[in-house]
Amino acid sequence: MTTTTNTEKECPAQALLKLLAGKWKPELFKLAVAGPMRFNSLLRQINGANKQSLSVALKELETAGLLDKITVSEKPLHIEYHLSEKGKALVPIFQQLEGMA
Amino acid sequence: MTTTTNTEKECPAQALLKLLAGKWKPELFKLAVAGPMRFNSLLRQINGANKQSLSVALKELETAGLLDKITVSEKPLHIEYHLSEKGKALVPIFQQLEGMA
DNA sequence: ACAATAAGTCAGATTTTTATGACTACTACC
DNA sequence: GGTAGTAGTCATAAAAATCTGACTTATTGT
Repeated sequence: MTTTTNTEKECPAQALLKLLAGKWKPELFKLAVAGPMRFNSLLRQINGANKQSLSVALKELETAGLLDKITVSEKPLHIEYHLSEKGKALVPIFQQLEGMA
Repeated sequence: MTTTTNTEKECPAQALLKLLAGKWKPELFKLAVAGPMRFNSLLRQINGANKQSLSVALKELETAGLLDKITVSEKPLHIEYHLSEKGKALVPIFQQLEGMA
């Protein structure tokens, strides 16, 4: 079938948009741009955020390859979330959106 | 008062992202880029869409200034939704997102 | 040993979004 | 007058996203 590509074609941007628009996501993204993040710190600094949602949001961003979850084996032994290369590639898009809003 | 890096201010991109990520929004946007749209046509061509959601989506996109709602007084007397200038400015951003997904 | 910090998970409650079906109002056609 | 098309609204229902508070596991501090 050449013409019938598919009946349920979805915008490629759809999934990405949905991922980025979720609660706390832009916030997390912005903070990630500024530097590595840690779970309990985020919980304290993001006013109104709750564990569950942050946990889910971080996991989704990680799964999407925008954040890297890194276990730092040094002294306090903790976990850091870093912006990945793919995540960095998204920065200019965010900037354009901001400039537009 | 300890380092209360209060993040009360929201990302400017947040609202715009949320607006664009809603159900049927990317779909509507894509169709709007292709040409003027009409309500009942959309209902028929967008598989699975329902009046209410389409109505709300169109209204939100219009309120955000991305679509213009135009009453065509000519013969069949109908309403058309056109991509506005602001909406057109968003096209390259969508393209970048698509290229990234 | 006991308490605190870090990074979560889990079940259930609440809120927000999206979907359904019935109904309205206006125009046009036969 | 009856039927169909266009463009919706409204109340309600179902589904999805988000929040709450209790609980967990492992590490570190006193």
